[in-house]
Amino acid sequence: MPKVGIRDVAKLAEVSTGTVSRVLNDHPSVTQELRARVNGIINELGYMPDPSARSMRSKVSRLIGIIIPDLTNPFFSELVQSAEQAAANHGYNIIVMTSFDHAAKEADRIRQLTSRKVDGIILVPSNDFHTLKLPKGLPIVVIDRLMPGYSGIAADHRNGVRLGVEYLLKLGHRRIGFISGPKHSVPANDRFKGYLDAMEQAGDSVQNAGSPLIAEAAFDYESGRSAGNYLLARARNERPTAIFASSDQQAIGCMRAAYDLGIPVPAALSIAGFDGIPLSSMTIPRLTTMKQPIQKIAAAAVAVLLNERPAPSVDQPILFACELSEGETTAAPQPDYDSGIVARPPYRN
Amino acid sequence: MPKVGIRDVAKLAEVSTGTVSRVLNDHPSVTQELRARVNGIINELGYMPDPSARSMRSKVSRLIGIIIPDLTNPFFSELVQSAEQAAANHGYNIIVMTSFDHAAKEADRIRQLTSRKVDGIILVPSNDFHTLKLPKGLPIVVIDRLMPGYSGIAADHRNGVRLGVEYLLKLGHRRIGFISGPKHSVPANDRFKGYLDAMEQAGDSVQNAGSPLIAEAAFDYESGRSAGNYLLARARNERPTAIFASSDQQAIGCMRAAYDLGIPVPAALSIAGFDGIPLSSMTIPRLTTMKQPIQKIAAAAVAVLLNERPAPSVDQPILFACELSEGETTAAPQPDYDSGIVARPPYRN
DNA sequence: TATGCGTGATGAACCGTTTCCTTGTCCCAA
DNA sequence: TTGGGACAAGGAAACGGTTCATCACGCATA
Repeated sequence: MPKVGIRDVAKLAEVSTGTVSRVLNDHPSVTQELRARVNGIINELGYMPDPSARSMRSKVSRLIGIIIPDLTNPFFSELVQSAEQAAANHGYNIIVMTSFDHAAKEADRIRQLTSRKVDGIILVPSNDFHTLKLPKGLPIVVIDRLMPGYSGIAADHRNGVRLGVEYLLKLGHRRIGFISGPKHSVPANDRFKGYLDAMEQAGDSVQNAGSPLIAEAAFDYESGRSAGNYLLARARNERPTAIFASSDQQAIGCMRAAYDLGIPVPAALSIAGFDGIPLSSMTIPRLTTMKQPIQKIAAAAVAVLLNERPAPSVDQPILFACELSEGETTAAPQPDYDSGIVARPPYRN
Repeated sequence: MPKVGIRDVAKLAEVSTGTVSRVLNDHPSVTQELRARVNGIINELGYMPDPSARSMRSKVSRLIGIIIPDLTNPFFSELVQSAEQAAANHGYNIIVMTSFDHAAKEADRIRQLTSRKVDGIILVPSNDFHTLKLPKGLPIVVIDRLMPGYSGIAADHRNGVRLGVEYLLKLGHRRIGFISGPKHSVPANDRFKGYLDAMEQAGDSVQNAGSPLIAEAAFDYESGRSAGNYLLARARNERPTAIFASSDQQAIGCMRAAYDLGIPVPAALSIAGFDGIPLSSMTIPRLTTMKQPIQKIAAAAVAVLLNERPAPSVDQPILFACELSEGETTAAPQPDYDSGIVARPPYRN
């Protein structure tokens, strides 16, 4: 059973291969009837054009590369899944690669994708400081961790955190602690700025509520836990009544720290996170968090690469708003929570 | 700056394109010195062969397709990441696709990958009952959810669960409940058999320990929770003292159910899961679980597709042993836990 | 009637490799 | 000395599409 090629189709349809090709590519200059006939034959034969041959001549591979630091991070795996979806809707496929937050590996991945002749690259850059070296003509869009000098798409971290902190303020909190991300990370800084925005705007009552309650930490669970320990290990009247963490994993680590210290959540401490990973709705109690619009980001990235949407200019990234997901870890501060007993939080919904 | 092609290399090295090609493909019939010279030129020019052209002629794409039901499932995302690693080590790249546990989508993905001329497919079949329709000549290896009739690779679920349940038995438990997976799922059945194996082998003392404590559920968190509620909603002397869940997510849901019922873990109830997802080590307390050897599975799958390892025969899959990861959710049963008070579990490590 | 033009289709060139067939060389055995 | 075999390298065909230059045709215009 020899492979069926474009020539077979052409022969059966009694047209030239060129015509079949134009049918395949929706080229306008082919009459409706002819198009129908050719398509009929194509289905009948079950013909599928060979992508290698196509791309060799046309320089279009219908392949998009995506490079992320770590696929086991739920944020990124959801990102990849969304991108795959969006790409599939356009007849494109996705090649995934992980950089493990290693600049050298990342550069290597980019090289591989380049030689694969992908039509574009979606990149979540590694946290190592570095610049991207890539051949011009290869569209690249930087996601989530924006880099100065490259057109990017991300959630509006700054505004998102601001909204989250404002939510805590609205609940009545004044001493609001903040667990920031690693200093050198761009989104970490943006989130921190969002915290400052909210706190500064809230004015005197807050500014005087105590010395800055800020802890720097990596984005992971364990770091969040020790940051939480740090913030909470002080006298009750100096201790924050709420903590906003820069990631859900940090927030969950912080919850653990609170439990270990016997501080009930949310009775004596409100905790909110950032990201909206699936895990955040599985904790006990459910975490309040700012959800990132992952699907929107992924879809926009694909749209940009496919020229369905203008690429964002280098100095003005596309930002999508975050959305507050109210869980059970936040509540109004209880001024009378001073009974001295270390009560356990109720484990009900 | 025109693209550098094989001809440019050939010209500069003063050899024929054929020779360059043979250098590229490690063909033996080219002298050391010539090989060195050509490689020199290749590096100098930064030449990278065009994969489309290569694959068109040679029928080898150095691409592997992987189809999984859902990338946000941490088990699968780790699987994909491991596969990507293994493939990268061999100069191969991975195209990911998600089937959303939908047989029709899955078939479509397979068709896409086929037309992409991937060199092989790694498939976690959807749970819909179905048979695979695929062109012969395309190597496919079924992972995790084995299907009769296809050569597969998986963890030894049955034995793994048996070991896990034996661990609970060894701790002294007799009334051991089991949350099974969906009935129609092959691995779910294997796991259930493992439970039966252990219980039957344990003999009289266990068989008489009460009526079967078995709940069927989907693999997810919410299902585990309601299954847990079902198993635990009975008089204390009929209630299981330990529960083995078929997935970590179920186990975590079950933990939630126990908390809601005021049953301390592990003081009054031991819980163990299956899979070893990262989340399992983040729960409070940390979950005891049977860890699946995901990397081994992924690496073996890639090795099979690349002919570095013989494909498993259709009726004898390759199985890898699971490994017990002792967490804090399991302990010896406390016969004196009958104080009547509903104590909260200590939240310490 | 002759000319020009737009349209739909043709056929061949072309994309950048791999691979097959051929040729030239060298060495060894007859 | 020469025929033959092994081996290295060259040259061109082949892979399966896309695209470009071209052409035939019908119709409006001069």
